[in-house]
Amino acid sequence: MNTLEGIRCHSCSNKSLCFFSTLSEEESAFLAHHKREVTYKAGETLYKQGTSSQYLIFLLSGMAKVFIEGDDRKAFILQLVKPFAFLDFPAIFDKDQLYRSSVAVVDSTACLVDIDAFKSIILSNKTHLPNLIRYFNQIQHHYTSRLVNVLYKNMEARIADALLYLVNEVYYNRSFRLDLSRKDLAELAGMSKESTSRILTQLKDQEIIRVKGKQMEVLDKKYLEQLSKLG
Amino acid sequence: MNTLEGIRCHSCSNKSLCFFSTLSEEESAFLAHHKREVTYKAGETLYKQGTSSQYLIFLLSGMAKVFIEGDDRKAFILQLVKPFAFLDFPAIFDKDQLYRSSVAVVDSTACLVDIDAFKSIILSNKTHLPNLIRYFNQIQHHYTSRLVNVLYKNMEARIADALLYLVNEVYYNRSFRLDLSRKDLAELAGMSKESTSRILTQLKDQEIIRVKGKQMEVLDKKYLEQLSKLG
DNA sequence: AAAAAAAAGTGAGATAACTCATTTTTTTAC
DNA sequence: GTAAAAAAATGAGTTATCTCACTTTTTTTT
Repeated sequence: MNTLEGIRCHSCSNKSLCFFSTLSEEESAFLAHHKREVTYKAGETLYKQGTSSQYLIFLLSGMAKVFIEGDDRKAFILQLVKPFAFLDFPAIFDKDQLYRSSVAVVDSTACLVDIDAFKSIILSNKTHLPNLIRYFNQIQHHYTSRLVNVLYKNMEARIADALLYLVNEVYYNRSFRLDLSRKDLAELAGMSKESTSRILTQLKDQEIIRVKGKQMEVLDKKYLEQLSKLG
Repeated sequence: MNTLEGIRCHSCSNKSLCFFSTLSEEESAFLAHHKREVTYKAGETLYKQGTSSQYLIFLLSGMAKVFIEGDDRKAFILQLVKPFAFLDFPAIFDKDQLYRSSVAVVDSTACLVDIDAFKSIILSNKTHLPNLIRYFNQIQHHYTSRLVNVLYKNMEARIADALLYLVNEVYYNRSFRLDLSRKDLAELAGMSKESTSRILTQLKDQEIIRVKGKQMEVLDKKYLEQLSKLG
């Protein structure tokens, strides 16, 4: 969901910066002078809600969570970002403000792109515009489905959705080593960590999922999809 | 929140189409050939979630609600749109899909702009891009605050937020005739209509608001702001 | 203007999810 | 490899909000 189809570039895995598939030679060269590569340890903050940033962060390795912080330590995870994609955009034409926080879930590396350089490229080359607007639309759609999730679905359905999200859009596999803590998983499902535990054991007892610490496997994906719909 | 600062044009009230303040003479003339004006009665659907639309709807008079429909008649109002602003955008570079529904709250008139015409303008003139991106950022921010609202706030705070939204961003006045039904107000606050009624009478008894049918007045705005923060 | 229909308000009981306390398991540190 | 610390799981009791049934008020229709 959070990958920018067409905006990513496969050579990014080779660490040469290149985030628009439509990026020209000159643009690549231009950006090369306005980027720097940075490493983050698990738990480190990339963006902090309420501040601003002069960089766009393009993830090269690892994983980051994008979340909103409420008062008293409450948080809600909006999305998990994996390479090769941009992290949650600062409001680039509105003082570069950040309305959401981002933290590395595992050790990660990222490419920091100067916002002014980015602006000059999207303003000078219209071929990037469709991808950009498509990205904003996807995010908007994702956020509204997250809203429906917490508003109308019960705990079972919310956990089902969280698991399906991990399988379909994060690990691309029914079996995965969860990099998130149970608290993170709870914040992804929008509920308490205790309730998350309870639902997980319940699903385990029903043999819908197999859980062994961080290692997880979805045995009955159809059932989870049912849960998601009915709840 | 949902007005497009700089994208609206005061002559719109004169029914000449003009949605970018930066729109050139030629662009205006071009758009004039790709728009039509339509009237909607209260309750009529402008956009239907799950379909697509080849038009952007620019509101000229009246008011519309943008909402997500859950199953069994449940709904959640994301925003109220007033003139002169665009209604919730279809995914213009993604098959023009609609992920949210819109319905006229009162009798309204709108200008329907052909998406292809709109596209050709934003692709040919880069001066519109900042406004467009600013708009998407505002919406994103609005949606995340709506999320925080329903996730972390209690009923009092949610009603307080709804009332403050009406005062600050819809009617621009502490005293207003509410065009929404109590059910709509409930869907704006993300709770049941019964609970909405109860909180309203409670606030009335505390003399925080004055309610007489559709007519409402916020007497103690500070208190509502307190409620919003603490809840 | 009266009757009918719809919307709004109220009360009581039900329930989903949370919180707090405790135990068990896993991870980290020495 | 053992001890300490942190994370996860479990249980019991609490609570915020919803649902359903009923009453009152407002709006619409004739």
